[in-house]
Amino acid sequence: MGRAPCCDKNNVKKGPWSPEEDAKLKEFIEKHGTGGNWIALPQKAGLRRCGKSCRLRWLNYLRPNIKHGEFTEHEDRIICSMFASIGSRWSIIASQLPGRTDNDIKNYWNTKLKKKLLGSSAAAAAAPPRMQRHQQSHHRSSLLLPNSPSLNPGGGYPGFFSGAGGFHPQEPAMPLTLPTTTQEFMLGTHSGHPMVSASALLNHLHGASHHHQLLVKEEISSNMIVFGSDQQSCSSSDGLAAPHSHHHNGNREFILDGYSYGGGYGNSCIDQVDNDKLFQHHQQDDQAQEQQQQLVYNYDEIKQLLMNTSTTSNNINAGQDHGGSMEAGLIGSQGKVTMM
DNA sequence: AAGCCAGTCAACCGCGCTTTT
DNA sequence: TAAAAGCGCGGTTGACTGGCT
Repeated sequence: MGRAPCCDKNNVKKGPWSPEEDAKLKEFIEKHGTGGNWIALPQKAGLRRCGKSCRLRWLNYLRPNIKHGEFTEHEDRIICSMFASIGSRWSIIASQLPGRTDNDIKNYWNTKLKKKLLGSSAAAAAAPPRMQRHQQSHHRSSLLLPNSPSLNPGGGYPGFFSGAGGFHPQEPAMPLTLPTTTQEFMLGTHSGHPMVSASALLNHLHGASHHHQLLVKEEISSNMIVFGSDQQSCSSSDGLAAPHSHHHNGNREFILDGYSYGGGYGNSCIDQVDNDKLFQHHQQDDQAQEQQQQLVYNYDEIKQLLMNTSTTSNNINAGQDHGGSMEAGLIGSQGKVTMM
């Protein structure tokens, strides 16, 4: 079945935004909000623009607290390590970089960071793991497990996911059901399975709600980046959530290269109730928390990943078809996971 | 000065998912 | 329950810019 266009293509302006249009949009949203309806917004605001275009302009450029300009070294590292963990899930990555948008990060990665990592000579050969459209649907809704053949096809990313935990490659592919609570999921207390991994958690949280950002606890020693799970905040991709969020986020621990990412960021936008619940859960189960599996990423190995990517992207696709794949798919948002 | 080229980034497109009717 | 509407995402495109010849 075809899909109706979101707006009358003939009656909307395309291309770069003028300062006047920016001002109109900004003023309207600051006065009235989006009204929960981007499609109707341009008409109300007196703009001859597609609703999607307005949304994008607001999220990527006009909304408060947007950070433009150079990425810092530790932002680089966050991007790299998360890319290694979850691939090109830019919105999730953006959620860890306050003030940065997914579009920004995507552009930065494609134009600079990739080359920075690889060196100009190797850059041309490098490409992030990519899938064709029909495969993306699997990718997006999947729990990409660190030791999954999908990410490590035939040892394609050797030693990359060298965490002590996560799914063990030898484990048989089997259906598993997500625990009913995030806590159970995080702590791996459900069904006796090991902690599903940071990337799985990312998928779970992101899939469950865009307002529930991944929980990240990082411990850094030299170049090692450790993803665990601890905390939650909100996606910076959510243009409306960020400016209005001032919740205390003291539970957050996010340390990278000596920089501590505490509750200082203004866009931590966890619902306070959820946050309290979460904190309570942590208190209740410190012991289980200690058992959290962690993934260890070697920064240098990210380069290796990129070097291998161009030769493994085909294998990534192929790997999904193999029996025994450790890739788990998150089915809808019902919390049920089956191994694909 | 003019043309070419590569890099950058804002914006568009189309798809899947979720929500509403 | 199905269809429609809307949202959000990642991939891609194209305009712009600066450097080089």
